[in-house]
Amino acid sequence: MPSATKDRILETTAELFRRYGYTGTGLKQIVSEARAPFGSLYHFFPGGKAELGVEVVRRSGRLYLELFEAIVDQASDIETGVGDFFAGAAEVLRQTDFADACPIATVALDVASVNEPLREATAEAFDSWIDAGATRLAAAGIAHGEARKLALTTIGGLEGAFVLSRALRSTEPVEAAGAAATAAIRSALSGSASSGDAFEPGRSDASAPKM
Amino acid sequence: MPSATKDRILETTAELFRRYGYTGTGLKQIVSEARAPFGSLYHFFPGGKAELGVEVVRRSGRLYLELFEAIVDQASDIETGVGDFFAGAAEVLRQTDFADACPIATVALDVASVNEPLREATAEAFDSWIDAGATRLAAAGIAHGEARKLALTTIGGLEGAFVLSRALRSTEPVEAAGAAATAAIRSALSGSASSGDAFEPGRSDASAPKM
DNA sequence: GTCTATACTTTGATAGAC
DNA sequence: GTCTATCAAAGTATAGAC
Repeated sequence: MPSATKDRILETTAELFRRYGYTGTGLKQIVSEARAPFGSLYHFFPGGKAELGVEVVRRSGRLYLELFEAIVDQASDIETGVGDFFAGAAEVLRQTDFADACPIATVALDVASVNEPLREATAEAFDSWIDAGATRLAAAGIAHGEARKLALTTIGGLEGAFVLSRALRSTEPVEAAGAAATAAIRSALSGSASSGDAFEPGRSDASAPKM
Repeated sequence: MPSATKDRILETTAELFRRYGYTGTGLKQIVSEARAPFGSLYHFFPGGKAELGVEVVRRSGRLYLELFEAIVDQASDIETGVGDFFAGAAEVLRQTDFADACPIATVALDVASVNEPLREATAEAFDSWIDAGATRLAAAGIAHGEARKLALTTIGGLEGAFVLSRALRSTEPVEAAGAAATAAIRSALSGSASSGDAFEPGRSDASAPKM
């Protein structure tokens, strides 16, 4: 049985990381906002802030991966799925008044050179996203090497757009990145043999691998 | 006459921001590494850390803008200039063992929701880069709206690639982003009227605007 | 296992001698 | 303008009652 207190700590820590980053988030702030006693934090995370941070990064990595897969699998094809994902990101930015970014990116950027376990956790999260994206792009008919590059630039484009959008307080960067990503995917799909479309007209969302 | 102490403080602060971000960099760490007395910091920056941070962001914004312009103006055309810029970024990452990212991005990501003057400084820096890029792309013959979108996605792609490259400890994301950016520029140039190349064969680097 | 109180360190910032 | 000493607050972490 999962502890409610532990879950609350993980969840609010993830939220705080999105806004203030790893170093900008204090443990007192976490237990206060999670309405958890201070001792519980060290009970569930004996390794202190670093261990909590690693678990939050892993959890967020898993969550956003599932969100990406859910959105893409629900869309008619990978191109519109990616477009939907970017549109959703822009909507979240608007709703949070540009406060919430990606918790993995904030951690990666201000702690990667100083805490190796945390850096590895962010690398594993990003790797899982890159693999998932590349797998789906390859399944849509794009050559493996090209599919990986496309996944890399799409995810990198989203993360960079988050940085710009937060600074500029505008969704324009995220929207431009989404348009660029879908255009690149479309171009790669038209360049490759369009076997999938021609052979199986009605199977657009049944071909995605489950994880 | 510019103060050597003040310059040393600004320079080392910029370096520390690249590695540890704004919140991760301490004032004592700054004066220690800059070999400056603690009192001098508050002498030159009465507003404390926030004022120092704003000046560092402005300074870095100016410096990288000049670097971008120098590289692009030295290249035969905008596409190879952008490619050279990304290649240089990858080289710096390799040389610093993936420790140094963009000081503007680190500040933007962990302080944008908490310190409005600093957020504005990062926005102005990014805006200056976007304008410079869009201006040059438009000068190469790309329509203004498209030129701005291209500049946005190119800069966003670079910033996001920095995040991924730092986390993964690999230059692959930066290289992929560079390839994607140059490909997008090439595509936009071939789509537009190629007036420049046809009319004036020998003026490839004299046409760039000076700032 | 839950929770409080506290220890210890570091932070940003200030005062004042030189 | 330079430098040291020191402040109050916040940081992470621990001890121990319940």
